[in-house]
Amino acid sequence: MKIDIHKVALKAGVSIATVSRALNGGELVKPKTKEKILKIVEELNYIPNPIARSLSKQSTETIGVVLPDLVGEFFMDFIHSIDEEAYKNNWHVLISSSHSQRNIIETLIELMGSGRVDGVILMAPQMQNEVSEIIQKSKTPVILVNTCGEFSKIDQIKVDNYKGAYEVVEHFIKVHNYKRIGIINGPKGNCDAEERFSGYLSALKKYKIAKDSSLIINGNFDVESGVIGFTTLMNQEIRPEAIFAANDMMAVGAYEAAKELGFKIPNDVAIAGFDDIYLSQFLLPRLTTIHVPITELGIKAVKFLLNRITKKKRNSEAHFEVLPIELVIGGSCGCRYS
Amino acid sequence: MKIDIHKVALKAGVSIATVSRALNGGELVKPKTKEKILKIVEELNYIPNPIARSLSKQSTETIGVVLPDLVGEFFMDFIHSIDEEAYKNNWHVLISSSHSQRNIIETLIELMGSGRVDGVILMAPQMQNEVSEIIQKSKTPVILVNTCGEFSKIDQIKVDNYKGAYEVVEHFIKVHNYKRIGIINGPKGNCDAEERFSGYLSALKKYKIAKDSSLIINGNFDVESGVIGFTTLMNQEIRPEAIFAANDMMAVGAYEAAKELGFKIPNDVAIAGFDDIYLSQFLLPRLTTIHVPITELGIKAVKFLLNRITKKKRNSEAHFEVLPIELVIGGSCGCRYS
DNA sequence: AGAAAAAATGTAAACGTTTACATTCATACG
DNA sequence: CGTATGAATGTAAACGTTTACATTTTTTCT
Repeated sequence: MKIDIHKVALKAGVSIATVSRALNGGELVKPKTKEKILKIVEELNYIPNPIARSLSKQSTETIGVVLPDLVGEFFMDFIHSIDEEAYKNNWHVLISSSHSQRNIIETLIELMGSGRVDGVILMAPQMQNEVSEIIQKSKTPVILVNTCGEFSKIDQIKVDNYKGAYEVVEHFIKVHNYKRIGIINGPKGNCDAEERFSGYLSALKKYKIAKDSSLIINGNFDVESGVIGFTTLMNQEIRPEAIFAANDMMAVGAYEAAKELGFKIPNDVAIAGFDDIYLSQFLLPRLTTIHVPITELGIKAVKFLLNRITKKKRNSEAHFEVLPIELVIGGSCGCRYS
Repeated sequence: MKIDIHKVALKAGVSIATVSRALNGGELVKPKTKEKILKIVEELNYIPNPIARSLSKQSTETIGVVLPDLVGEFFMDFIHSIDEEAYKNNWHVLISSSHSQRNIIETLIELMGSGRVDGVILMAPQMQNEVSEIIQKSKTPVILVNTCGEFSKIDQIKVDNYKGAYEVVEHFIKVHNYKRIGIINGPKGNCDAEERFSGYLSALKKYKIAKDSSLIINGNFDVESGVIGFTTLMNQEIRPEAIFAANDMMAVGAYEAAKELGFKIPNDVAIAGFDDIYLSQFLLPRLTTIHVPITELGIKAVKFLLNRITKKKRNSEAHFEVLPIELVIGGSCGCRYS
């Protein structure tokens, strides 16, 4: 037999209102009564029905996370950290993924309008501009993660792609004195990719190295394009001394291509990546890369979202934050590493 | 202004009951009225409040997925397929992960008792027996994924670990005539690991190869233990001709160790893995491994769970299914591969 | 002790649906 | 044309909470 608040109230000899109060914050309920109620709650193993609660409070205590169609392994860590932080606040996490049946925008719209969540976390490095309008129109708060551009009305948090790329290239130049530095880019239109490319260009400029378009290759963040990018670069007349792969997956591709073609890293060519995925620490030589604070990204996304939702901060100005990254030195850049 | 069913009813000049009926199945509502209502629904952009609906129908139309603490990249695909299948049935997916704050059993219990989901998918290869009792006691249906043992009352679906391992080893023996075949095991107590080990042993036995404990190494499914396992095996007086890593991550570790120690795969030693992770297709040589139908696993888990929940099949006998795997031949076993 | 103030509790109305049952309306039949 | 029948719709009671407001109980003060 399902037990509800009435059963508890009956057994405790009080009204349901008192039971409710005893359980929530316990504002103005006599300590003794409260104690008694809590004991009975324990005894009956009563768990308030969250659905009824949601209906009454007009709040689901659930946040939605939109999953892109294709996601890297890091996304799992992202979700994990989101859920852990939500849990700490007694909130829950509903996921909604885009797939063959619906694209990411449709997913977002459905989720926001569904009434099942009070806020949404959207990681969408390939975000189109139309999305920002959609979000502005909706009353459901959204926090953007790793998106390009800055929107006055929408909370946003991201990783410092620009600085990361800049630091990698600067390291190549300042520490190793490389001049011919190639890059394997991420996909066109991808925000992370574009910012990283921009960091690459800035570093070159800063150190007065002319941009050489034969050293700039398009990739799309997967292993295969790393293979192709590396091969293309190394088949040229004048080879690069170093290659910056805009993410670690492509760097892995570069490693494989190097093996295939008989090049030694870093002696024949130096490599660096971006993301610091799990695997990169095991590559030989250990990959020099940029560590991305993915856990922090998830935690902060939840924090800001909850702030926006609960603190009646609904109209305060948008929060914008760029998380710092960290250069991780391995052996692939030419440094000694043990 | 939030619009609800009353507004729609008012504008359509009917009662809310009729609106509700027009929207759900539309049993016995005059075609003309229905049409009119639907038009107004469209016009006002009315979306029924799912919370109220849940309360009234006593069903959340949401399934819960328990995330283990540490998960491989394949878990992302698993979730994706779950969500896609759920979506096709107009259901939703709530995730709940175990982490530093609570272990997997607590997570499961909380989720089942929470009233936020109508059923739960639990992938727990390291499941303790106590879990099955907990599940039996609860009225929330649960489907176990990749767990060991067979429980008469609980739906279960898994991958054919035994056969996969058997096929790998059989391939080593029959095609390549290897006799000394080592294995790097997964963690103790892990169901996948134990079944794979068991398949390994059976194949040896079938082909009358004596079990040699110096060829059996303990690992724990991560890259590092692959490195260690490989190193240990190859540092022995008499080296193995082939090594079966119980998952691809450890196989990757083996590749790295081979590189470090100067062994060529497959000439000096053959390697095979299990899982067919994204990366394995890019390894050089391509890793010979067992493909696990992770998407199918997710889809079927949802299907059976929904069946159990909705079809009043609540007490029909438990569904038990083992999904077939597929041997993927790469170059690492000694086969030619291009 | 009695009045006023404060604290504790109770009552009942939300929250937005679904659905059993009651009622009205249309149709066909004698 | 009235009536029986079935189809279409309406009414109101769930579903299980929270919470504004009303009421009762306790405390404090003179």
